[in-house]
Amino acid sequence: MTTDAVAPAAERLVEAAFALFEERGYDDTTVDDIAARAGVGRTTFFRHYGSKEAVIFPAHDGLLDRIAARLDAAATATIDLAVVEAARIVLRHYVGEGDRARQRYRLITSVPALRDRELAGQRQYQRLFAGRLRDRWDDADAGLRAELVAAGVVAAHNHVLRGWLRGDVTDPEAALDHAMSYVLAQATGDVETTTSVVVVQSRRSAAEVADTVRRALEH
Amino acid sequence: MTTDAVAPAAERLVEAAFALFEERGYDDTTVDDIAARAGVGRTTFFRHYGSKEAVIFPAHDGLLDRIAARLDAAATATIDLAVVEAARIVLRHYVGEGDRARQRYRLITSVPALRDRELAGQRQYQRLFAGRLRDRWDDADAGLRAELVAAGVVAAHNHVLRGWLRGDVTDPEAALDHAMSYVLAQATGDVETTTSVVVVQSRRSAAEVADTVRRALEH
DNA sequence: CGCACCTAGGGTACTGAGTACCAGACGAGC
DNA sequence: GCTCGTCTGGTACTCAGTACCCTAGGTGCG
Repeated sequence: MTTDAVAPAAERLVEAAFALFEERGYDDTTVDDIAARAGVGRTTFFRHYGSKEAVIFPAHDGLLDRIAARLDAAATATIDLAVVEAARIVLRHYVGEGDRARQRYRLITSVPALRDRELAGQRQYQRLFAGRLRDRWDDADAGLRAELVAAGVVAAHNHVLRGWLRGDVTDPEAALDHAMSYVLAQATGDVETTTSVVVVQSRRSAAEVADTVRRALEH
Repeated sequence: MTTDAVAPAAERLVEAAFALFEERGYDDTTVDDIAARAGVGRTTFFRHYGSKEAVIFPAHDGLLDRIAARLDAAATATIDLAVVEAARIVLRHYVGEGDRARQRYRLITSVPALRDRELAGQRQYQRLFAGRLRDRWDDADAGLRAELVAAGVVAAHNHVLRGWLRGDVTDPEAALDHAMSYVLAQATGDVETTTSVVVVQSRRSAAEVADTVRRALEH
């Protein structure tokens, strides 16, 4: 009924919020200010975003749904890889946001309330990861291992994302692969690993055997 | 000047808060209610605790200081073990609280605002761990590895603490040792490990070689 | 002794986030 | 035309958190 000429109210509120937070600072901006600049009423703000903090964050619900679907589609044996792919979905989302993500990062690093809020959002992903991993594993320490891997995946993702946001990382997906290699090594459970020495008898010389093994390992 | 007969105001406020939160629920308890039951003014509440949430949490500052001291005292080579010991300090603190810790756990699991607050507290420990680990390490991935280990230590600690709070774990320190073994395995960097196949020539039969190797491995 | 200073508490008034409730505008469908 | 659902605006309220000023007690010092 009002001027929908430019963009829907929800988007205009986000634009207004980012602009005002950057101009005047988070604490010196009221929800009234945001609503006024967006050309809507205060009520409309709270209808779209549950709190003043929420307006600068992406809609986690959609991402969480996509990730849950990805995890459910994974085979039990590759659930750890699926979790990594889920983290990649999140990373791609942030990278796809571009400047908006960088703007949010600047705000988060300077406003404690927003930092707390971001953490609360991340916990949802971590919980989802841990839950699905625990469901697929069935050893005695499944719960513990699931939580460790979930924490690792989130930490690795954050490390890479922060690097990209700061401009230190130019290829975030490659950096994610590298970071996740540490986490996956833990996930595959090298902890209780046993090493066996296999002895076989052959007429070939040591050099011949070494060559054969090397070729076999190299395919 | 007022009735200091029983306990100092700060403690009375904590008692009042826990009691009221349990009786009426967190949302249906106002700061005025808490102050009134503690027999102090509202101003006094905010003088001691920065927010309504803060009143049920332990003073992290003291713990963080002790932990920082413990970490600074550690040798570079054993910094990862020192982080584990730091986590043990925190665990002991909570276990030492006894029922109070269980009361808090009940509140945290049911009140989102308190959950967020707890997470914000944990981040401080995780940041401290990651920072000290990063300082002591100097390889290319030091920052990443430090964050992964810090996240793992916190996750392991939380897993054990939750188990104890729920009554599933009776010996939390032993459980911590066990959980930390997973984290430390990652910290010691098994990641870039290479496996070599050693081929040697011998006149002995496969059975003899296997026996010899087995005896050597068993000392 | 008197004075300055510090600490712990109390009271009042204000801002602003978040909630509840009601009312109007619009489009779709019957 | 009428109704239903959806989006919106406005008003009034609660309550957390802040700012400011006040009082009572204890302590050190000249």
